[in-house]
Amino acid sequence: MRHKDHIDSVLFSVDPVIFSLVDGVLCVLLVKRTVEPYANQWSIPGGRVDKAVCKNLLDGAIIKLKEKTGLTQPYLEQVCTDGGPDMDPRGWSVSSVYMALVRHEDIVLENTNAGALTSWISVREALDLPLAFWHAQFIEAAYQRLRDKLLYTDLPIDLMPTTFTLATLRKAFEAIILQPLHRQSFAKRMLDAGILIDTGEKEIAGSRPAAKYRRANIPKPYFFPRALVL
Amino acid sequence: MRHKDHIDSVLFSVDPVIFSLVDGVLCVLLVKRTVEPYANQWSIPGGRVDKAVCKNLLDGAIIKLKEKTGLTQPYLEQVCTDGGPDMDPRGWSVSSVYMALVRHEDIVLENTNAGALTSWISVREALDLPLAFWHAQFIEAAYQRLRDKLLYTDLPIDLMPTTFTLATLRKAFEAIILQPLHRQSFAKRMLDAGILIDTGEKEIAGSRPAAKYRRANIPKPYFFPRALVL
DNA sequence: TCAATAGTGTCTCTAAGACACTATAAG
DNA sequence: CTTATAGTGTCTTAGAGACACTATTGA
Repeated sequence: MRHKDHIDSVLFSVDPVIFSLVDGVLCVLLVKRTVEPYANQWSIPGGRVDKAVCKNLLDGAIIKLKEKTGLTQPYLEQVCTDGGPDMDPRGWSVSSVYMALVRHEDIVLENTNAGALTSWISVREALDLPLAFWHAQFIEAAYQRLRDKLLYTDLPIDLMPTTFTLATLRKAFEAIILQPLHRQSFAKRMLDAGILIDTGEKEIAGSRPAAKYRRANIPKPYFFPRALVL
Repeated sequence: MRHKDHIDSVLFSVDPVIFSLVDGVLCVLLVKRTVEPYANQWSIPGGRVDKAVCKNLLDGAIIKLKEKTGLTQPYLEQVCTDGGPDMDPRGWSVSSVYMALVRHEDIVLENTNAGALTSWISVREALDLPLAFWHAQFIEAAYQRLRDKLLYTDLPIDLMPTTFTLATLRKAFEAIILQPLHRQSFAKRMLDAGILIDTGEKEIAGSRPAAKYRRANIPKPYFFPRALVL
């Protein structure tokens, strides 16, 4: 019996757009599909939720992320939900899109589901690829959300190791908005906000050593009183 | 055949939380359910989308709103999506929550679906009622979204008639955040932003006549450069 | 020494917040 | 006149943006 025989039900999936910085470039984790529909095309590593296990959608997204990356505590936020008769040839479908911020160094891609080719692909390239389902618009929506929140939150800290310098943090911001930020103003904004704690460690990189910070133990994300003006 | 026999499909609905100001109080439109489950309990006027008609979820929300209120161009924004095995006794369900801002004067409640009792209920009261499904948390989420965006956008203008005074606009803001705003600062914020156009009309209310404004023809919503600090 | 990057001090600017004051109506 | 509400002018403040300057390392 096909799904469309059910007047009230739809095919449902959860699609986490997983962002990370790879060599200073903002990337998303994509999987090459092995089965129809869209076999051999890149897609967001999402899919059906295990209805026996999930009590709500956040559960589903957390479990999905654990399956695909092994991570248990990443930053995770719902971005949007969309669907319709044309999203999946198998029938009327709905998908909830989440955005996750992770460190790719914490992930061993071999842990992922059997044999599927999983790869970090820059957002720029990803949006040029032919992607499965409505995944291109989902990645665009998640990227847009990330860029927007960048202007008034400290979200990119979730792409950093536990300790980091102001320079690397700034480069993370710049990798997302794709434009340079004023070095001193950026540092003042971060330090004045009181969200960073100086660990006392220094990072030596061929010139004056830079202080290494960790994020203060405050709720995520931190909201700055004013947005950056670009 | 029951829905749960379908391993991949879920029951899906769209639930628009419809806000309006009634006598200066922020209210939501609720419907008393006539059928099980949750018969005789108040609920958001949502439900299943017509899969034959909707090409995507926004379509579904627009159609739903048209059915229930007759309105075709209200402010409409997706708030969140949630679901699980316990949301609806009929099976694993997912619901997408939208927020709509309307003028209750533009709606004739008799237009609504046959015989169902439809009523404007203040947000405060609504959240105290026993509501169907997860509608209490959905209304809370939509209200939270509205309060948040109030601080840095001009969203409440969508609750106003086409022309309005600064005093009535300020009262709309105050009805949402439930605290007074500084009269002169509020006026300066609005006028400096250049989003209001003086129509030349005056509203006489027993003292000095107040100028009546309409919203400039700019994209909705307008984002103020800084948030209100409460 | 110099080059490179880190960090500090200070100025400007914008817009929010607060307050004093004037303006225009009804009674 | 008084009272009530509308509207204007000005000061303060916080924080972003920009720039000059000093500090600390390696080569």
